[in-house]
Amino acid sequence: MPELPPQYNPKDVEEARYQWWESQGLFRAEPDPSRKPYTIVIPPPNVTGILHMGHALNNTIQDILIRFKRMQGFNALWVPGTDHAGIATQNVVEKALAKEGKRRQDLGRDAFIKRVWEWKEQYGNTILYQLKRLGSSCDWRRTRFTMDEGLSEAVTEVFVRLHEKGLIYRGNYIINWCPRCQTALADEEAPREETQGKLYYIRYPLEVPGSEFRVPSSPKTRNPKPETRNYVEVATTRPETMLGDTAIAVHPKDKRYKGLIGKHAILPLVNRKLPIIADEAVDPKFGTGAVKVTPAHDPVDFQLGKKHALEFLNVMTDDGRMTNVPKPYEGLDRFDCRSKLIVDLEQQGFLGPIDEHLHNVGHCYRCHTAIEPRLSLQWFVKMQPLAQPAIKAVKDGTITFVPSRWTKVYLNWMENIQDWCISRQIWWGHRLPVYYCQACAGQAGVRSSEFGVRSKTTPTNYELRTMNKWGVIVSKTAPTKCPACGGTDLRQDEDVLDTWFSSWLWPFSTLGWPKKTKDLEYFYPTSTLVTAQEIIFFWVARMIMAGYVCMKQPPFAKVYIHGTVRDLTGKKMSKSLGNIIDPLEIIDQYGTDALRYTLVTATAIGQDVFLSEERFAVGRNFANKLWNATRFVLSTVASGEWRVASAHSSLITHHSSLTVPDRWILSRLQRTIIRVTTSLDHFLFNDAANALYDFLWHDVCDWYLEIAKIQLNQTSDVRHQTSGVLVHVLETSLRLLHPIMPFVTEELWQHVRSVSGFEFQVSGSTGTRNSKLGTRNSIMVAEWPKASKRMVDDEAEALMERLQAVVTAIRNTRAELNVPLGSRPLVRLSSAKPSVRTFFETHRALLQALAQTGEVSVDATRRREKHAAAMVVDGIEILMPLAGLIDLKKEEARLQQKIEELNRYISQTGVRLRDSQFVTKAPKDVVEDTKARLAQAEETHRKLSDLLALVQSM
RNA sequence: GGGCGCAUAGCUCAGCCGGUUAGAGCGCGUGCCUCACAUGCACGAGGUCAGAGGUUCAAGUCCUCUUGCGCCCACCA
Repeated sequence: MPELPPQYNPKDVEEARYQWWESQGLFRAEPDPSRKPYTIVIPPPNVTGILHMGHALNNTIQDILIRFKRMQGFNALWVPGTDHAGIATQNVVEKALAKEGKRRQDLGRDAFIKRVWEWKEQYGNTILYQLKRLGSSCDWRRTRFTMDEGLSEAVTEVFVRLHEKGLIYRGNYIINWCPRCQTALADEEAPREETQGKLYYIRYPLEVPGSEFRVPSSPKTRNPKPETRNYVEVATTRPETMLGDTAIAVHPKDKRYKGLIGKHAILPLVNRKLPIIADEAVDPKFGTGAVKVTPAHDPVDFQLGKKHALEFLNVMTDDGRMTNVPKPYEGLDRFDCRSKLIVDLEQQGFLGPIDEHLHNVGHCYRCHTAIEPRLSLQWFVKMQPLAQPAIKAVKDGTITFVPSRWTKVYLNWMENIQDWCISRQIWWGHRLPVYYCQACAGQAGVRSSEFGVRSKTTPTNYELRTMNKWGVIVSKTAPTKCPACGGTDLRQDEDVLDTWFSSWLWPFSTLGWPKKTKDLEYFYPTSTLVTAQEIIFFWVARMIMAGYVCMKQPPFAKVYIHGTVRDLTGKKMSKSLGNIIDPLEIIDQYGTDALRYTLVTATAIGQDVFLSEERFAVGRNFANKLWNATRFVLSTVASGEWRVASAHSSLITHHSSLTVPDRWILSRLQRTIIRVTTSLDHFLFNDAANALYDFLWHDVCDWYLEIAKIQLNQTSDVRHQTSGVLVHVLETSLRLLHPIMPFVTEELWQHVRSVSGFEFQVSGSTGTRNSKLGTRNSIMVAEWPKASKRMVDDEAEALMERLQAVVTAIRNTRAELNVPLGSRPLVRLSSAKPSVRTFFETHRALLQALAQTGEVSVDATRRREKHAAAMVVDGIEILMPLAGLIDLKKEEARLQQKIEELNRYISQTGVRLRDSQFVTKAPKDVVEDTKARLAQAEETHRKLSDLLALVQSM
């Protein structure tokens, strides 16, 4: 092995190490009944995805778990893959097409799909390569894609099964429609955003039987007296929907409108008669207490429409233009129509006041366009029956959320679950396995014919049987003729399925389902799901439901929900906000291990992660520190001079012959092993990382390495033992740190191994494992450290604490009195306790070296000696005669000068603070700040005075 | 309108079952290129643990309320 350079350069290590791991087959897992499986399926990133910090955090956590479990001897499998991400991917390809001046319709469906596949082949694996740079130890041979043949088969299978169970239906419902993407969206895909809008008051004249309606007499008066009122005023945020109004509703108990119920109003500009109905759903306190009812364009109105058998009038096209409306508005964009309507209403005296109105409007989660609630014929999954076992599983603890607070969120959603709209009017995705027989009936036929049609009939769910009668065929394979009439003119439904309809099957579809595979049998149910809170509903809940439907078993036992990555101002990191920190740039600059370490320390269990770029330097520095500690340790174990083989066991058997610092660091190591193991068991990743940082940096490097330098100059027995302890502590620590910082630990471990001649244990080293892996030479498969109770040593820890306290006290005095580095002050320790005296007598050399002192004397009682710095630590008196070591006159003068400066400052500031002008006129924080500074100055003054007295007494 | 989370050092955050003197990193001050590391070493300054009440021998930690910030869900047009 070549010598290690004085600085760790991740670039020299990472790529080569990763390739080596992969070439050694270390990421692979195969069913093996002799071992327990530990399985994670990756939350499949979108094929369009590029790695962001959220991915980095998510995958770092998964990799830590996988590496940890693998070292513990589990047969650890991490299944990777990507999601076809219907709308997102289609958008990307459409954008590329747009650059060529084409639309997808110009290509036609088949050519367009071909184009998407080409795009996928070219760019779709980008994110997977990026995951490799994170060090992810996935079994890449098993990479899956939600549009793979096998996974598509799973999708069809589950659609048909659910259909057979009567859980899939087609129906007219109000859905979220994105006029830009021109597709239906599930509720979760249309998050609401607070939007500043306007509330328009519009006056609908009352119908007077037998005569023309009257124009309102006092349109500009806000509250005309009831007796003069000849119209009903309604409020709306979307005036354009008035063209689809088919009623006006009021609360049945609302006295203001009592007389109007059952009468009619006239729709302004259109002159359609609207019945005035009464319904509890109307809130008398909002607006005017009267509401226009547009059953085809609003979810509440839709319910009213069904209940009161109103007309359903669709007045918008797929791309958000007006249709089936009077001429001046026909074909207008919905927002242009809104403007025109306002002008026209105003001119004709129908417009009341306009208020500013803050409300929540749904937006397309892909393109951010305001969604349009719209009546539409779509496919749905009945969710309530599916939810039952999924609710039970979480309630009875079969599946647990970490942190547990998400349980409530999950249950709350599941218990109020709505049916899932699964059809999407896009081209990229799994086409519905639904075929229509043209001969049987046209009713259930082509979607576009549904729109803009005035229908007197209340929409109903097309029940399964009815659908079949109408020639709707649901089939895994394309039928050649209609089972009902034998007709051969069959057309497959144009729609594709929601992206999540394939990803909800991910935990078992990736393992081979619907085929009964060995993988499925062995690795399912998976162990842990690691994901973000945003997709609890989209994905986690649905996977649980799918698990029970398809496998009769939960998909996983534990769900770890990590936080959201935010910037320092608390904003979510997103491209549009421009506050992204690119993980790949961080890797280039600081290294993968630094990225992983910092991400993990930043995330307390399930808490959001606030990041700034500087934090990654901490991780880099830690890797470098470890690198240099290893360089030092290896330099002490000169190759060939001696072998510290089987040091593990010899350290235990010879424990009593070790020095106190040896016993101390070994004891600290045991505690670290315990803490890291339990922390990882409980998803306390930051705790594990911090424990290792503290131990390695502060215990090992700051103290033990310095002590080792002294011990290595002592007898050959001590030298031998010290080397053994150093190698043991380092090698064990590397293994503990490996899941978090895989690259640097592997690199160093290889060096430690080759130089020291250690034969390290490999986990599950009972033969089968080794022959399967064909290797036993990677830290990846080294055994996870086990704590030895015999090495936990309270006595040594207490003694070392005392030694450290004394050393620190001496260093403190040296620093405060500016004792030059070369000066070696005498130290007189005194303690009444014989055991303490014995300890310091035997560790004199350590004290001298660590605190840079001269002679150390240990007495039972304090010596009478002048000119001494004195302090008491832990019952031990420490005297340091400093005469001759520092220039007393110079020091005295320096102190006196500083004290005078402080005197001036204190008196001036004191006067200033007593000045009422200052106190009343200066800003409050300035006054507070001045007070604080004064207090600080006084404190320093006291200290310097004490020092001066000390110096003067010498 | 429901639900959840967070308020601890100048900044970003730890602090698990309530238990001695509340920690870390960054930043700041002082002194050091000491033969593993200046991506470093030593020492130091800096905290009424948001506010109020309660439980307890004991509260940063548990309970209640208040204030401020953030997030999720929800059909007030």
